[in-house]
Amino acid sequence: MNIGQAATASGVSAKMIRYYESIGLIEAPVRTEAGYRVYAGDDVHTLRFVKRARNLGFSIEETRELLALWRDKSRASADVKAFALRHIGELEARIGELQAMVKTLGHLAHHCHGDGRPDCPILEDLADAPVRQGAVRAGSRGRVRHHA
Amino acid sequence: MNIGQAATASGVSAKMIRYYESIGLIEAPVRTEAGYRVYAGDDVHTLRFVKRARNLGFSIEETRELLALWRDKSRASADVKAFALRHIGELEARIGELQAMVKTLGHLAHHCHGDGRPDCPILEDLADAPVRQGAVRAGSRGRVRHHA
DNA sequence: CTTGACCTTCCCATCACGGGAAGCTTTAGG
DNA sequence: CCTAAAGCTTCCCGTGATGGGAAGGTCAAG
Repeated sequence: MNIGQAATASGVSAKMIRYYESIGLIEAPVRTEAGYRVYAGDDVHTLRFVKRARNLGFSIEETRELLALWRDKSRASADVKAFALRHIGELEARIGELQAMVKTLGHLAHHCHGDGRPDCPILEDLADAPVRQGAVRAGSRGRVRHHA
Repeated sequence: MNIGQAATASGVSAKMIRYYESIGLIEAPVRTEAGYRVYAGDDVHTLRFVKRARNLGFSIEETRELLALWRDKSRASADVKAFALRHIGELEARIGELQAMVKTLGHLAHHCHGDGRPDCPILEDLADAPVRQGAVRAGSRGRVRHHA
């Protein structure tokens, strides 16, 4: 199985498979004499695992830990659960930040006439509101993309 | 007013002020003979506007548009409102994606014993669940960071 | 006159990819 | 058998919005 087939079978692009190999997330497969990567069913299985972890918002590093837990047949399920719950907490924190933005912006939009006149509390607020001190804009970890 | 004072007064780091200038988001200020940037009160005002727009999850490019709307005294408030509502829609879409992750992961975690035994439906599902086709992982636009 | 705080530009790293070039290999068709 | 296309290889660049830091100039206080 060449990289193209593995990509189709796993849903991970060939580009990403090579990338995951380069950062040591997945193992380097055997090669043909010509240098082509050759994948087995197990490799596709691993790639699907990675893809699903990414879809759940786990970063590459977190996915690496999940893979280690997966391969460690003797780990306690409590460890995995704690990991998952911590991640849920992070996701919820980001949701909270986004909801705060929606709330503020919704508030402003609500007070905007939305007609042909130029007065607009949205821009006025952006221009004049006090600078909030510890304003939070969340990290990139576990972030989410379109067109997966 | 040097860049350091402008940074303190606006809450935008000196590094970012130079960056915003380099991409044409803000205008290049006058310089002293020695090459130091000199800012006026209006510049700080603009920087605060930018910071607040960013805090509300607007990307740099969206912030550029907001600045143009702000400076255009004759624009209709309806234009601004539509812009804000569209952005709210995008934020809500991202919230929805994150909530879907939380839901799935919460489901899995709920079914995990979380004890000393190794069986764990979380990892089992990651390993065996079917590959979802159009899985969505959201874009980087308007993303949010920690430690603002 | 020195020290240290501030400023300047420039380059590098992040994170998780995608695009594309240049060049080799394999496969299918005539 | 030869050719064209598809597929593979590596390598480099760009993304968005920052932070870090080096190397060097400037300014104000002691």
